[in-house]
Order: sequence, then C-alpha cells, then structure tokens
Amino acid sequence: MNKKDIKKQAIIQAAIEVFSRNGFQNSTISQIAQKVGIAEGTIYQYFKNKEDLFFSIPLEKTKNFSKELELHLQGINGAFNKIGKLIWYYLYFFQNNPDYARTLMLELRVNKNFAKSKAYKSFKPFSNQVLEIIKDGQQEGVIRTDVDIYVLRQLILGILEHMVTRWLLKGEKYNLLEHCEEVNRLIFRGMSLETSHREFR
Amino acid sequence: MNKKDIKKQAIIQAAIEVFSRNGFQNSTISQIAQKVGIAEGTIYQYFKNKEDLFFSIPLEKTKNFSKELELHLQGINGAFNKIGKLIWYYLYFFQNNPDYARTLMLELRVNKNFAKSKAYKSFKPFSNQVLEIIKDGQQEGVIRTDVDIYVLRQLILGILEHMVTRWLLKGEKYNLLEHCEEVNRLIFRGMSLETSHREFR
Amino acid sequence: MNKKDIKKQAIIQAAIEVFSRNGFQNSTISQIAQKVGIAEGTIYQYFKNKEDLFFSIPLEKTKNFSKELELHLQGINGAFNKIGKLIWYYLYFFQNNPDYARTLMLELRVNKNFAKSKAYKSFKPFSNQVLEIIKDGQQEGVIRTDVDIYVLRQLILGILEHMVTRWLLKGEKYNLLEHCEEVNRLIFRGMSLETSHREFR
Amino acid sequence: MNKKDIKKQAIIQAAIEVFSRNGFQNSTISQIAQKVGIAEGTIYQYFKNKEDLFFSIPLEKTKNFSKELELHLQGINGAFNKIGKLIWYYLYFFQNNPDYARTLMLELRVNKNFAKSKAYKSFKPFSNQVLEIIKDGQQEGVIRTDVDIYVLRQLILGILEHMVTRWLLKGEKYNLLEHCEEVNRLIFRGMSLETSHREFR
DNA sequence: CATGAATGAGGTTTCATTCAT
DNA sequence: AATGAATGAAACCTCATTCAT
Repeated sequence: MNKKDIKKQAIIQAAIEVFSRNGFQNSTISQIAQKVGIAEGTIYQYFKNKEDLFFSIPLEKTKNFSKELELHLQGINGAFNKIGKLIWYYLYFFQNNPDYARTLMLELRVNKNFAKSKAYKSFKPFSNQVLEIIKDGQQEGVIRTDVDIYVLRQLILGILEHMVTRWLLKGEKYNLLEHCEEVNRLIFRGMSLETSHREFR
Repeated sequence: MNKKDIKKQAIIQAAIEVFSRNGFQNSTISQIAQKVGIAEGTIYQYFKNKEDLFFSIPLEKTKNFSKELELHLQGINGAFNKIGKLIWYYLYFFQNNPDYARTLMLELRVNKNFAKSKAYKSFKPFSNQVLEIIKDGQQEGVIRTDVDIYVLRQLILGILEHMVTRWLLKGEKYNLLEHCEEVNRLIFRGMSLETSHREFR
Repeated sequence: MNKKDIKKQAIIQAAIEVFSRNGFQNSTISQIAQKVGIAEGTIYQYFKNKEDLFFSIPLEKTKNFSKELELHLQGINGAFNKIGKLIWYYLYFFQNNPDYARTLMLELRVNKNFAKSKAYKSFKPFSNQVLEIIKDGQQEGVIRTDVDIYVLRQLILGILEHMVTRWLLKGEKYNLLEHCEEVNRLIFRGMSLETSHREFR
Repeated sequence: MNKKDIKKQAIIQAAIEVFSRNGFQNSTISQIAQKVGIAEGTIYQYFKNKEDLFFSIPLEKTKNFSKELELHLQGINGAFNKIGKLIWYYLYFFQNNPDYARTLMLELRVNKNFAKSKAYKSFKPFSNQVLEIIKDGQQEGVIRTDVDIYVLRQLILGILEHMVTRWLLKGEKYNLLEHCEEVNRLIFRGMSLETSHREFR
C-alpha cells in the first residue's frame, strides 16, 4: 500500500466516524478534514465530492466483510450450517462495526442515489453467495422448492437488516447476537422441506 | 371537522407529497406552502417547525391505517388467519400509499429524533396488536412457544418493513403483493408448532 | 377613568414589563397581548403601532414622576436643599420602578426616533424645573455664575442618568441610594460659589 | 500586519460605519460585506457571528484610544492637570470618531450581552488609569478623601459619557469641546480639598 | 500535492400588521 | 369593539466546492 492509499484510507476511516455520528447531511467536509489533520481542499484530491467520499465507505468495508466471511465459511458443509454461520457472522460483524452499521443501515441503504451507485454493486457478491447456498440446499434436498429462491433470500437478508437496524435505533444497548439462535431456528424451519423435519425428529 | 382542522389536513397532505419526493432535508416549506396555496408563514400557525410538521405525518396516517385494519380483521378467526390478513393489509396499504411509504420507511424510520418523538408512539397499538395475536396463537396451540414472542413479532414486522423498503428502492416497479402468498407460507412454517403441520396434512 | 382608559392603562403596564425584560426589538405584540389577556389585534385599536405603544410608556410614567416630585419639593427652601431632594427622589423613583428604568435608560433614551417624538417633550417640564432651581440659586447668591446654567443642569442630570444606568448594567444588585449623600456633596461643591464655602466654615 | 489582518480591519471599519448609521438590529451583514466588497460568507471566516463582529469594534478602537492617550499624558504632572488632559482627549477622540461614538454610546453600552463580553473588559485599563490618577491626587493632597474613589471616578466618567451621548442625540450639531473648560472647573471644584482652593487664590 | 481563503446560493423562521367576521 | 388567522418580507448563517499560491 503506497502513501496515497494510506492517506485515502485515513480519510475514509475519519469519514466513517463522522458520518456515522451525524449523518450525511449534518456532517461537514471540514470535520472530516480536521479529524485526519489535513486541509479541506486536500480531500478533493482523493474524492470527487462529498457523496463520492460517502459512497466509498461501503466499497472499502465490504472488502473486509467478504474476505473475513470467506474464512469463516471454510470447511463448513451443509446449506443450513452455512446459513447459520453466515447469520452469525453478519450480526457479529455489525456489532463490532457499529459506526459503519449506522452509516450503512440508516443512511446509505435509504439513499436514492446509492442504489444506483457502483458502491451498491459491491454487495452483489455477498448477495449471490447467499443465493448459491440456497440453491445448494435445494439440490441437497433440504430446502423447500415451492418458494421462489429470491423470496427466500429476501427472507434472510430482510430479517438480518431489520435486526441490525432495530438494534441501532434502540441505542445499541443489548447484545445483537443474543437472539441469534432463535432466529436461526425460525429461518431454518421456514425454509425447510417438511420432510426434513421428520428426519430431524 | 372544523375549518382549522381542514387546513391542517391539507398541509399534511401536501407535506407527504413533497417530503416523499425530495426527502426531509431537500424539501422546503416554500414548496409545501405553494402546494397548499397559502403563505409560508401560515404553516407556522399550525406547526411549530419543519420537523414538527414532518413528524405529524405518521401521527395522522397511522389513524387511518389502524381504523381500516380493524375492519379487515373483523370476523376472522385463528391466529394464522389473522396474521395472514394483517400481512396482506400491510402490503396493500403501503402499495396504495407509496408517498407515505417512502416518507415512513426511508426517512422517518431512520431519523434519530423520530424514535424519541410522540409520533413514534402512535405505532405502539399496532405493534401490540401483533403481539396479542401471537399470544392467542400460542394459547390455541398453533404457534411455537420455544421462541420469544418479541422475536416472533420482530420476524413478521422485519420482513414486512424490508419488503416495502426493497420495493421502494427498486422503484416501485413490481407488485408488492405478488409474493404475499409465499411470504405467508414462510412465516407460518417458521412460527408453527411442528405438530400443527402434521395436522394440516 | 372610563373603561377604555382602563384597558389602555393595562396594555401600557404590560408593555412596560415586557419591553423592560426583552428590549424593544425582542419584545412581541403577542407577548404583551397575552399578558393583558386580549387578542393581538385589539392592541391596534388603542395604539397606532408597536413604536407608538413603546413611546406611550414615558408619557404615562412621567405624569406620576412629576406629580410625586411636586409633593416632595413642597415646603423646601434653598436651591441646594431643593436639588438635594430632587436627586434623592430621582434615584428613589427609579430604584422603585426598575422595569421602567431599564426601558427608559437602556432603550428609549438611545432610540433615534424617540428624541423627535412628543413623548420626549414630556420630560421638558422636569428639565425646566431643574433650570429654574439653578437660576434661583444664582439669585440667592449660592450658585456660581461663571458656568453656563445649561452646563450646570447637564452636570446634574448627567450624573443621575449615569448612576441609574450603571446600576441597571450591574444587575441592580446594590442600593441605588447608597451613594446619594456623597454625590450631593460633589455636586454642591462643584456648583457653589467659593465664597459660600467660606461662609459654611 | 499580514493580509488576513488587513482584511479584518477593513471589515471592522465597514461595520463601524454601518452599525453606527442603522444600529445593530437594523444593520445587515449584507450591507457590511457590500461596503468591503466581499461576499457575505467571507465575514464568517473572520467573525463567529453578527454579534461577534459587533463586539470586536470596541476591542479594536480601544487599542487606538489608549495608545494615543498615553502619548497625550506624557510629561504632564499633577492629578488635576492629568484629569484635565484626559477629559479633553476623551471628548476630542469621540468628536473625531462620531461613528464609533454612536456605536459605543447608543448601542454597545446598553447591550445586555456586551457587559458580559470580553470586549467590555478592554475598557478596564482606561478605567483603572483614571482610578490611579485619583489616588495620586489624594496622596498629593489635592483631592478630597471624604468621598469614595469609585464614586469620584463615576463622577468623571458619568459626565463624559453623558456629554458625548447628549451631543449624539442632539445631532452632533455643536462642538463637543466647547464646554470642556467649564466642565473641568466643575469637576475640579467638586473633587478638590477645600484647602486647596485657598491655595489657588 | 497541499492548502485554506473566498464564494454565494439558499432555506427556515419570526412577527408586525391587516381585515373579514 | 374584539378577534385571530393570514400574510410575506427579510436576514442570518452554513458549507460544499474552487482555485490561486
């Protein structure tokens, strides 16, 4: 990582802190520059504008997320086991990155332009990965096939996003992982073939 | 409804349209006043400030939502039947109030001050209603008791919020009710006692 | 005093309280109306506009001031004795009317339009009275004649205004009459013929 | 003086002119910016807000006042001679800075927040200087000791402020120095030990 | 590459005054 | 005479962005 990248990282890190505390509209370039210890103008050497800097946050963070998730899924077999791990890691990650969680869930996710940005596309791999696991599960014969796989994916991601968002809005006062087990049970049951239940019995 | 209330309603209606199109920060009092056909200052006779007007929207809309829901639930028996109807109505309502949906899901829900406002409390009755139905279902013996009822509620509301939000972010281009049936199936299965499945067979 | 005058008095009294607490610019017609318990519009039945109401305060207060002063000067002989009493009464009056003191000294006295208003002229009698006493003193042979009588009057009124103003700006925390004696001595000495001193010895 | 200071001075100079002509409340940042030939926003690079700019005026002017006064007092001996010169210079200064006089006497002096500001403290040195001269005079044996020195100081400053204020309210139409001599006489006599009079004879 | 002074558009909010009831 | 809803002008201040040094 060269000098330029180091400074860019520093700006992004400061941006995460500032944006997460005050939101996009109430954060100022000046605050971010101050936190990094550089002049405001310098930020414009690295980012086209305020929104560009804002959107670069998930671009960066998603790299970490995916790389780590990869490791955590290594050596796990079975669709439900993979999904269980994925759910755990998702909650674990955001619990440990609360600033980013706020930025992503309360600001970016809801930003009109974001959905059209290329930063948004950086989620695609993760999203696809979930889809692949579901498909595998159907081929294994453990996941029901009478429900659209995109709806199944939406079920999982929807619950996860909601859990994190709720946690944020409640002031991050409880342990986000505390209902992990129960949520797993609900999702597994919902997605299973009925027959698979009988097998479990 | 007296004259003053009529005008207040008119302002709220205009506010919904304007806020939903541009977001809170990018909407102006001037736009809203213009839409109602009154002077800017007049709005401040009815609302303390911009945020007060903003927060008064759900206060008003929730009244309608609850009143109508009440009617739709009349004469329906069985926890799952009630939940099914509730899910359908929720999606139906927001599909038919897309402006309000945008305001609520993409702006209000994510606003720090909103969670502390009294407008937020107007959701409480609906939220409690869901909880009651779940409890009834447990007493009927059709809903599992090995998962916290608050987690069960979160499951339902989380999925619903997520579906509406996703629909909005995708440009409202598809029919929000189109996967209603499948979602019902997923949620029912997730929440059921296993034994109840066998009975259905 | 008929009904109309009673209400007018009530408005003026409320105006004194409000204006003195917040100043002219930061006081609102609404506040005054509220204090009286009438509608804003009603005030415009009695006063042309905000400034007219403001200027009507000294017009009213000066009546009281002069009437009382008259009584206090009754039966006092000798220019210095009269001046001494006048100084005492001036300080006594404002100490007991601190709201009006603030309005007059910190707002009105400094208002451009006020100097041109007819309310300003209501001070004239008092001002003339002082001049008359000085003239009398010169004829009695106790007040120096080598200084312009207008300068002598300015000396007295200047010190008095300054004392009241200083007292107000210091938060009215000390007794305004506490240096009355000393000030008298200073003024008397300054105004006396030298010979009169020797006579006193 | 660097570039930044020069511009700051220019803004203050323009502010004096504008504030003195219209008063604080009726002056606009826009007017001041226009007079300097800069954008409104630029003013906020130099001053926190309108009031900050307002209060910075005496901070600046007092520097000049004190520096010049120092020179004028050089080589003068005797408390009364010093006070005489000080009175003359005070009147001379405000006569030659009528804009500032208006701002200080009619606006700042009467502003609640001003008395608490640090700008107010910039008068302290001058105020102390007067006190020192009085003390010297008492040690020399020419100034009476039966009157509190703070009252004596108040006598001097009160008359001076009043003279300037009166001059301003009368439209600055006469020569402020015209009664300088007479005022000196009054103040000297008031402050003197009686015995000192005999010596003068 | 870095700086930071300058810009200037733009929106919320207040409130004296009016006037129809 | 009293009301009080409606008006609408007006100004402070912020801050992303630029550009000369």
